[in-house]
Amino acid sequence: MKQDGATATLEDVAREAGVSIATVSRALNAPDVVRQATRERVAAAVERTGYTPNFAGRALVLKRTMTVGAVIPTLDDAIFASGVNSFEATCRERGYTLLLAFSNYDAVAELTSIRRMLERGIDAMMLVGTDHRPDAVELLRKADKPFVCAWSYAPPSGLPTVGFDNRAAMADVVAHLTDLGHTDFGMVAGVTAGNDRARDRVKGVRAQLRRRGLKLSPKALVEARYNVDAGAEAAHRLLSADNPPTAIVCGNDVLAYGVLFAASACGVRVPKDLSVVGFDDLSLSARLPPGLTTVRVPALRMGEVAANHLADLVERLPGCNGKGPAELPTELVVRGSTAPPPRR
Amino acid sequence: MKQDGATATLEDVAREAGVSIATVSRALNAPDVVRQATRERVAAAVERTGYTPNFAGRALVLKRTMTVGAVIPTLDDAIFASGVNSFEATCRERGYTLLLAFSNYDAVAELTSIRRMLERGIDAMMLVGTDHRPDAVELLRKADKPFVCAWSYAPPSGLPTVGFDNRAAMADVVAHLTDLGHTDFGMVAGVTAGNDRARDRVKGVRAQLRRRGLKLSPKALVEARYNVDAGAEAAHRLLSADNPPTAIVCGNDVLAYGVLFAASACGVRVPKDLSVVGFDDLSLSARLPPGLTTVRVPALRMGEVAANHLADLVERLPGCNGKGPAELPTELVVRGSTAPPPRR
DNA sequence: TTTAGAAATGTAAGCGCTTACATTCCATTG
DNA sequence: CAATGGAATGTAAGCGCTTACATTTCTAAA
Repeated sequence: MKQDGATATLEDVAREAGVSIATVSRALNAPDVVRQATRERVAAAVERTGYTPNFAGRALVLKRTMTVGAVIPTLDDAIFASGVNSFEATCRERGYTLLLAFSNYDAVAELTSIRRMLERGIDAMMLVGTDHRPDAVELLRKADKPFVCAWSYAPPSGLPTVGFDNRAAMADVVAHLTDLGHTDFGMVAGVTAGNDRARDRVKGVRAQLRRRGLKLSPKALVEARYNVDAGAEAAHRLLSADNPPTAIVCGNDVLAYGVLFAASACGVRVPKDLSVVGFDDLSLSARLPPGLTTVRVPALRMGEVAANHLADLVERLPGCNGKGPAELPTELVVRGSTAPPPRR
Repeated sequence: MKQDGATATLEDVAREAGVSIATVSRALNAPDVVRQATRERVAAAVERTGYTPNFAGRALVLKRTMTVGAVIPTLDDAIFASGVNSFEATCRERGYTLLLAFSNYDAVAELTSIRRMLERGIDAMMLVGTDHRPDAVELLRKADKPFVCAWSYAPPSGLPTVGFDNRAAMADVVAHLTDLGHTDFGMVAGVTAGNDRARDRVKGVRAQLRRRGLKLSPKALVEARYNVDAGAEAAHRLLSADNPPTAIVCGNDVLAYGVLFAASACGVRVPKDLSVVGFDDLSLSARLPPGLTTVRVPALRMGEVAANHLADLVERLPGCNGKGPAELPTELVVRGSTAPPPRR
């Protein structure tokens, strides 16, 4: 038994078991090369001393820490929360521990956190989206640490992305609305600066409208921070225009909630007078009357895929190197908030 | 300049600057003891080599890693998300990096994560609530790592808690409702097993009712997992009883949303026929018609306080030892979902 | 100029661990 | 029973860093 505070080391266990520290190390990490009897003695000694491996010591020689880093914009957005939840779960399953930091959509803060995590010796790292400072990516590459950019699928970026095609998903949304007969569109987008996903969603809307011979007039596009109030305010702006849209496409569900509330506050009925579409399919969206039509996003699956991919890379599992970006499917979920436009 | 992969070490910098590694170390960690000229030469060498400190090496001798751990139930609950957000922000400010894991309300999973983090050499740790395996607490104590239990203020537990008084907050809720004239109460509580906060909220309701000569009948208390659907289902159960309550108190806002939706689905008008109260004051609660009366919880502040407290402890700042548990105030926010009961 | 003392720097040990290589043990086989 | 070779174990170096202590350098008073 070791005295207070001071945790037992390999040496303590070795003494206790009457073997060398090398044998203890082997008994613990490569049990098959030590004789059964010795293994048992070591196990007993570990038990008695309350030995716990010290990862700093191990990391120093192995150059592996069994930790992976993730820096995400914020947890205020529920969709990141669920992605991180499953990312951590998968990391844990594979023996890795998660180092987490938030950037608040600030690329410099992100860079700082990446640097810090690299100093801490992370084995791999997950980022969100493709908008990063070039030096951040360079840092990761120089340190030779595997990384993935989640929440986007964007091979042209040259980055290893794991996610979904935001443009295509938005194109689906617009197609759904034009099929219903809508021609006057409004969009409440997230802040696009430094956010490729928000930008891609706008692009997706624009592209699909163009395909149908329509367009988004400059005034019909409002950017809003990702919260209910901003969504509501943006909606008020759109709805008080001379030619208010009959359909409003939103950058995410939370913005759509704001639009829904604003509409009801203005006496605009959804979906009768106005169709509203969100993005993410948060759990509330199905329940919130009249049920929000939205894009379901595989956040859980994505966290899982990202974590497994990174672990494979770290462990140099065969066949994981060729595996570049991975695309995950989205799904348009049609609910009560979309309907044909009112006839005029 | 160092070759690929291999990151520069103190020795590389030392050679480059023409000094000993001890001097480099000092120039970096205790600049005031090295001569200005040397300091500059070292700085230049650091720049040229792209040196980055290796925390494993440092941790080995310092026994400090500048990382703190947190294990929380889940991120699906928005209130944890915002607490973690601010906890991380404060940790980062003070130079610490966050190691995060989820327990999914499973005390054994929590224990495993704590052990893992201890192996990784965390300097301190944040837990949620006071329900923990005794061996988890013992582990932390033996390792002599400071820790706090957030989201609860419970000195009797003997644990260092940082949070609010869940019972008192719920008593306020009930007082508000009895003042309005309610006598028939229902409660949709969170799952109480292994969750002291959920239990305390029930206790708070019971205690205050007792004070007013009322009680919660066994059937009027329904436990539900923390999600909208479970809340809605529980509400259906309560509302279809022989004597439906005129007021339903919920374990958190998400459950309250479920109750609100269920009520509207049953044609029960809120607040005319039924008063509903939540807990947490999520951002949506103010906007969701008719506006949810709820308890505002200082999640951001709590994360901040917890992080600062831990950092103080780790750095042995004077006066931080006596500072035991910290209580943070809650506030009852009255909105449109509560009103006097219908006269019968 | 000499020299004492302070300031700056260097030397070397050691934090806990893994692992290449050396040594010892043991079960076979001739 | 000795020789032999593989299996088990031990020895020791070294991962990158901090720091006590030794040494050198500088400053300034005698």
